[in-house]
Amino acid sequence: MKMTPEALTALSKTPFFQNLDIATISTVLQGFSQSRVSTAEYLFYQGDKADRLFVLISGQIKVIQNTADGQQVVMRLINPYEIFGCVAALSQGTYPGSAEVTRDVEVLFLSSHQVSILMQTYPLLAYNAFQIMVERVHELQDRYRELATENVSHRLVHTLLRLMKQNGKPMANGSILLDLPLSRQNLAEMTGTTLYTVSRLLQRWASQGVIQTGREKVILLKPDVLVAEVAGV
Amino acid sequence: MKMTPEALTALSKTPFFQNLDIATISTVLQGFSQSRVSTAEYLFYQGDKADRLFVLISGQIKVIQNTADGQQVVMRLINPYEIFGCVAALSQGTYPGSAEVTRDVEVLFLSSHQVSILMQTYPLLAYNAFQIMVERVHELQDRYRELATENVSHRLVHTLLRLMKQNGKPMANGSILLDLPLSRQNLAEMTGTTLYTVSRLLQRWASQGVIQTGREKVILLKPDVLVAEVAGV
DNA sequence: CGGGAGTTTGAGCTATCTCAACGGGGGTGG
DNA sequence: CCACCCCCGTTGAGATAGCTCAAACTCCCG
Repeated sequence: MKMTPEALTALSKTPFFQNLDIATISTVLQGFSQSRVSTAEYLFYQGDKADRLFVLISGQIKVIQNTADGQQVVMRLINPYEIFGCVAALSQGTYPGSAEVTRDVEVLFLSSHQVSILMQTYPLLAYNAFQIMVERVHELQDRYRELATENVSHRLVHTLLRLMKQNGKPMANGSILLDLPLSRQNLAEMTGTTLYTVSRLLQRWASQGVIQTGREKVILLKPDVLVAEVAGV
Repeated sequence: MKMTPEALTALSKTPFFQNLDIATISTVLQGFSQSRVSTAEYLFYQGDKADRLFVLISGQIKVIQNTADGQQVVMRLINPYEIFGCVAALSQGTYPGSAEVTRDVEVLFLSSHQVSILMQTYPLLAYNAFQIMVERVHELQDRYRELATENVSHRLVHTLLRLMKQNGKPMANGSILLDLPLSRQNLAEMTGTTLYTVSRLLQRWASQGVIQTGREKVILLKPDVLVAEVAGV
């Protein structure tokens, strides 16, 4: 896999490759293969044998889990330069979720066997991977605590704020566009509620001028009002 | 820190030290300090500056998170030979939860700075830590999905089954004792419900002869009935 | 200019929480 | 050793947040 110098520089700033020098990254990347996948396709399905670790170069991916009875939960959204597939790839089982492409994607990937070899050759890589997982645990614990103790409107606020941090795109007038195709259904799956309740809550905030909604679109006009809402009364 | 040969052998089989040879483990452990803490005390509190990684040698620990409004969530129970404190220790922040000793404890600990050095000296250590965190992410995702999609009774079953796997003690007559001091309140915090609902559910199963309850005690008489209950109808 | 996917809104329902009161067992201090 | 007290558990009754189902509405796209 040949990368442009710009891409290498970008990668060297990502959590997975941080503190490695460009030459090493370049060497490491030799083993990777590249692939392009279009919107609405899947990179892998829940239950597939997990034998690859991916690095997203461009585009956007949504990882969802299906329950036995057909419900869905959105586990995470993946932005460029994040690694994914590692949870499964290293536990040598199957992917715990499906990876749906929500925006045309370029990915690099490597067999999990190669990954394990790489990590033992370049300790920093293993250390970085460890830290990435620590971060994930942190975030999951937060989401878990929210789900266990907070009501729906608070949880929805947290979901919106998290999306703002990860995918927020500031606009001219100071408001923030959540830059991804987000249906009410998706928000419901990320918050642990139903699309109806999401719709009602968004509608309420919209009528208060706190947000602006549209088809698969949310714009935060006054994020601070939302923050205040969850930060006690 | 000097360890007995038996303890070393035991440690060499734990996820954190696996595939390291005894001599290396012994060297690694030189840097650790040891400490004993009694039941009902705390090893650290939520919000403390997180600067240590711990290895539990004996006893039992419960990690809880307090929410802003005083509610509690039980994040995990720690059994001998598990490592903990790593989520915080590596993100150089504060502990995200408090560690309550539920049974007299012996622990080893090391400053997070030392940990980071060790991991870069012994790549396997970083790799093992990575895998441990992968496991944790896996478990948290499961718990998260449960909380988001399942009703209370299903969730309580899952909690009980998880406890069975982690702390189950088979008894003479084939039933399984959950070997830890577990109040209804604790179970509620682990399941995301209230102690009243837990009590009612346990009572129902007890009257059906599926379990046997007592003060801070649960014995699973017919675990398979519980399994069947959640595995669709 | 359909058609379908996404959204809104209403009305009724129910699983679960809340609050309150009582019961029991075991550990502790006298 | 005994009694008391406190913590844990049980149970009932009422309240409610949020779910379910149904129906209409609105874009966007081909």
